[in-house]
Amino acid sequence: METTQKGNLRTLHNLKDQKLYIRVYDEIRTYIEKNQLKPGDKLPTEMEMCQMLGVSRNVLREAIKSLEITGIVASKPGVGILIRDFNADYFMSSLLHSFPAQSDRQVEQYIEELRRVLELGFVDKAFASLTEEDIDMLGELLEQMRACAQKQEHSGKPLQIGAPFARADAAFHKTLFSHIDNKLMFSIIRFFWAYDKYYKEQTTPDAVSLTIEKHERIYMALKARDFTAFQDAMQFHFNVDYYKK
Amino acid sequence: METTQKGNLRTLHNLKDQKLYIRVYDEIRTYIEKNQLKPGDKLPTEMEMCQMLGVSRNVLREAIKSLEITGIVASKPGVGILIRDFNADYFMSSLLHSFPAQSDRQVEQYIEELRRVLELGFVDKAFASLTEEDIDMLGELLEQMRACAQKQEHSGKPLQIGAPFARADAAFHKTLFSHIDNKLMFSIIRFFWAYDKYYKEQTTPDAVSLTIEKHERIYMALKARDFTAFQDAMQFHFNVDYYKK
DNA sequence: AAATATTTGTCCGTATGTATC
DNA sequence: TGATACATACGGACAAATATT
Repeated sequence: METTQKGNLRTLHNLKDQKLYIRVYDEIRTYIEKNQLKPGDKLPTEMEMCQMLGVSRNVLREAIKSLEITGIVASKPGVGILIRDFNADYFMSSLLHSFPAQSDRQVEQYIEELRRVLELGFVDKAFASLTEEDIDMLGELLEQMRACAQKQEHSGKPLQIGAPFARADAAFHKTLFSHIDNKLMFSIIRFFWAYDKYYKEQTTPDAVSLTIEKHERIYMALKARDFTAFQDAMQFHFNVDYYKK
Repeated sequence: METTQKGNLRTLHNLKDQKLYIRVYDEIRTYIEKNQLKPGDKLPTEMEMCQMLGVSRNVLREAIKSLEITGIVASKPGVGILIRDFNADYFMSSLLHSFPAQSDRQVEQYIEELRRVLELGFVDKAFASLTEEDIDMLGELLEQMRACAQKQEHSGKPLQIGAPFARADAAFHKTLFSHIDNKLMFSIIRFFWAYDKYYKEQTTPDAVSLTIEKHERIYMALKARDFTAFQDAMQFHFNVDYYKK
């Protein structure tokens, strides 16, 4: 007698109320849950799942691609279909595209404002979660920013400090929140800083040195493990620009 | 001579760095954006898009299903592929399921925490943006919440105040930020409050009356156009639960 | 290092179901 | 009712990437 054990995919050719690929999508998700698959674990192969579920490879792939785009799995040729660590990238970009298109400059402002509110709102949790290694990493990133600025000064080119500086800036902020106990918050921060890279290209020398100072203050406060100073430094970082306009 | 006009799908057989169906997915999204397609509008048929993009039906369908599951389009046999009003249901449940080792309750906490930070971070902008009509709407929603609570008291059933109460609660908060000048912020708020409907099902009578009080304070402050009181009421709303644990 | 097997990627053809006119 | 247009679903075939022996 065929019993439905904990970990099986049930065939699903009844229940015609929903689209087949959606039922497959749901079925695989509950399969992941029931079997407690974790990031890095593999799903059965496409053909195996086709047989288990009694559907064509085409439909199964529609479901797999849907799982992939929602950040649940990643499929690699020659390897298989792997469970992914949580990643909200597509989730966030959908969100971004869900409102009527504005100018890019406006979207950039929206993001800057949100980043300000989020980062300031999570200062306490960030401070509590940062490890020694994190703080050392922040020091390194600060050093990278300084190096970029020097290189620029010697080269003589007035603007266009380039991607490396912006990357270090983004990495600095991502590191600040990397160990926070709210993974959703970290996803959002990561996404917002990824978006930014398209813009932070040209800056004046003054802006560069101000940016460095802002991050120096943050780093020093953390090095001293001084929460109040950290809070002030974060406020300085975001408010010095914000209230200028 | 073939010029690339504003609204066309470009063939994309170069750029082998990403999976084909992902490039199709992105291409269709920018097509929607460029042509400013709105909910209810139709995309070209599958076959037409296959020809335009130079891809097989199979790959195109993988992209379409991904667009469907991310809430961007809905395809119906005999009709075509329609642009949808943004709907985050599948994303919500994706979020829910993509935290492997963590409970639903934890995801709920993440969202509550984010909502707290965002709403408190935008109190000033919300206050500035609210119109007379908005405030009247808030009054109506508050009235609805009261009505739900009364009905519950008379019915005698101890728990399960039901969806209408939660809907009014969500609508109240969405209204607060509906005219804010940061549309991305509003999208996120709307998104997070949509998620809530999966949870806000059972509550104790005490929690209900506390919820009503919280929203009364907010409404009264706004009716009086008192910013400080509004700020206090919002703080009360979020902190009364937050610091309990 | 090289050959082979495994697994996903991409394409094609065909039949069925469903909505519209 | 019938005809048409469209998405849904199936099956088979070969290519490309990776792993294994």
